[in-house]
Amino acid sequence: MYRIGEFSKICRVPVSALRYYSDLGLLPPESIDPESGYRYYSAGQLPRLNRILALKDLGLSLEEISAILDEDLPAGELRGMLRLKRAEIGQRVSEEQARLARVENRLRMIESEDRMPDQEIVLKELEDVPVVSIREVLSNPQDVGMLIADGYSALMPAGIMPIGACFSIYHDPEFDPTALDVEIAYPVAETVTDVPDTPGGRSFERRVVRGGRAAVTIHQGPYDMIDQVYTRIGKWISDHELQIAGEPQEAYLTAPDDPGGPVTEIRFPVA
Amino acid sequence: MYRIGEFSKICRVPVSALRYYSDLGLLPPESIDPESGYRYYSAGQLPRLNRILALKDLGLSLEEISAILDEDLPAGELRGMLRLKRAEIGQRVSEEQARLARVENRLRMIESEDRMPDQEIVLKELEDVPVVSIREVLSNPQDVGMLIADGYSALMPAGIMPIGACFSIYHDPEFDPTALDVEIAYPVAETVTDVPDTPGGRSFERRVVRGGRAAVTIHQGPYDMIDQVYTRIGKWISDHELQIAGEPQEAYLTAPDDPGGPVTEIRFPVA
DNA sequence: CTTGACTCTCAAGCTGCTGGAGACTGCATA
DNA sequence: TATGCAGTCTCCAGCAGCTTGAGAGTCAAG
Repeated sequence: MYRIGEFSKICRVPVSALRYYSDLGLLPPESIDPESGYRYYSAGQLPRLNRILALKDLGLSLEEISAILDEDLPAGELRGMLRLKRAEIGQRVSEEQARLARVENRLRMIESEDRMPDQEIVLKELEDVPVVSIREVLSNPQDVGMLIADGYSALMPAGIMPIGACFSIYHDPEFDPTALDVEIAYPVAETVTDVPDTPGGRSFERRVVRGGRAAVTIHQGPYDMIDQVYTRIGKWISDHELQIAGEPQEAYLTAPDDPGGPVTEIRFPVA
Repeated sequence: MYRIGEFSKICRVPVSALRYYSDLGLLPPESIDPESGYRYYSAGQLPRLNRILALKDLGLSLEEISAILDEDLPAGELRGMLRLKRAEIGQRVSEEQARLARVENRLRMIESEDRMPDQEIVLKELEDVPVVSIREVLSNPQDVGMLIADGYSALMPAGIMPIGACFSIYHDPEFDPTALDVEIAYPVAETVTDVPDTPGGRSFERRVVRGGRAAVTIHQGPYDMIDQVYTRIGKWISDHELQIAGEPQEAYLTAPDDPGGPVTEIRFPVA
């Protein structure tokens, strides 16, 4: 019979861990002196301990290990557990590989530019958004602002309050400033159905903008620099081995008179 | 100015996380109503939040991110940090890949045998062990027990108390039962220097057995089945794409009269 | 009998949140 | 004006697998 310290040396498992396993009932000592409370272990417990370590190495939790060792699980259930683990670990591997790629990317950027970028691009999961929207082909990109205002001035008097920032969707595969096919979308409650026409005579469509994975970034400042953002985001997407999977959106997050200047979120659905 | 819930919707970060970042000082709200305690955020804070998310995606801790964002770290230090991260993640990737391989291995084993093995083999890190040892070529493997006893009966009267279980080292590249080159090692304190000869006239050597990574397993039961353990451990090592990197050791963990029967630990240095 | 190494039992800490309890606040409706 | 009710606030606990530390008791040797 060994005291916990000697046993710890033999099995090369820290004393604190042995005590923890003992508390969990995962590896109870062979005997405990009722007077001193000293734990006594025997060499015969080493196989069990090794089984614990091996299963832990497979990524199983101590609780799962407990179940396996003490409840004498049927082989089928064990197989199921391991298959689950396999999937889980496979997932983690690819996540970590992606993370590694991101870090290396960032390192290259730092080496070449000697600093971090000002705007960051991040992957986010977008939800489906019920909206009312107007779509039009504009001959002048500057008219987008007017179109937005038009929409608001039709919705407000009709008692329809957008429940989130309005955003535009650019339907052109290529950006064409002389014929800009743009849709302005106002998020609304699902209950909204009847929508008036705009003062300009345009009619709203009621639809749901589908969500999903998107590369997202924030542009802060004057609007005319925004094409640089598109360039950067395009590069980012190809760098990360993703593909554009939908039309880009721009969400206008500030009121027109915001003292901090305009803030725009650019979203690129990807897959 | 947005309340926390609206801001949370915009940036798609849970309210609880925003509150946490606020408490850490990582993303303090633009203002806090002193009466109600309500946090108010502005769209201008989104770039900072995105930076936080992007850095978190690289695997940096919130504390590190804090330092990067607020202390305006020089690019050099940043590079260092990222290189460290890269190494760390690379390590994790290969660990997880190894784990995946282990799980798949185990799954194959279960499919073919329909149960878990009785003895587990685990990788452990051995420490350097100062020992006194005797080495001899035996014509009969059975004589190992005698050799061990011989050693003890020379050490004890000399006042030298081994501080751990004695173990044997098998120096044969191939197991040859008619000429077994075996060394019996008794772990001793570093202060021990002078060692007597054995009753049989053999002389001890004072040396340090080098540690390192080893595949380790426990054999419980009669000694004559031990060759199976060697077979299994050899297969395990090649299965795990490791290589034998030293002579195998056997540690005798029970006293000869232990009621639980003998327990032996078999160790194979690997790399 | 003392010393020093070991052991015991609690409790807290790590990381990045999440979830819940109990109390307020703010806006909209009856 | 009262009343909801959704949103917000501040704690506090929990996760997983230990590790660390405090304060107290135990064991073997000198």
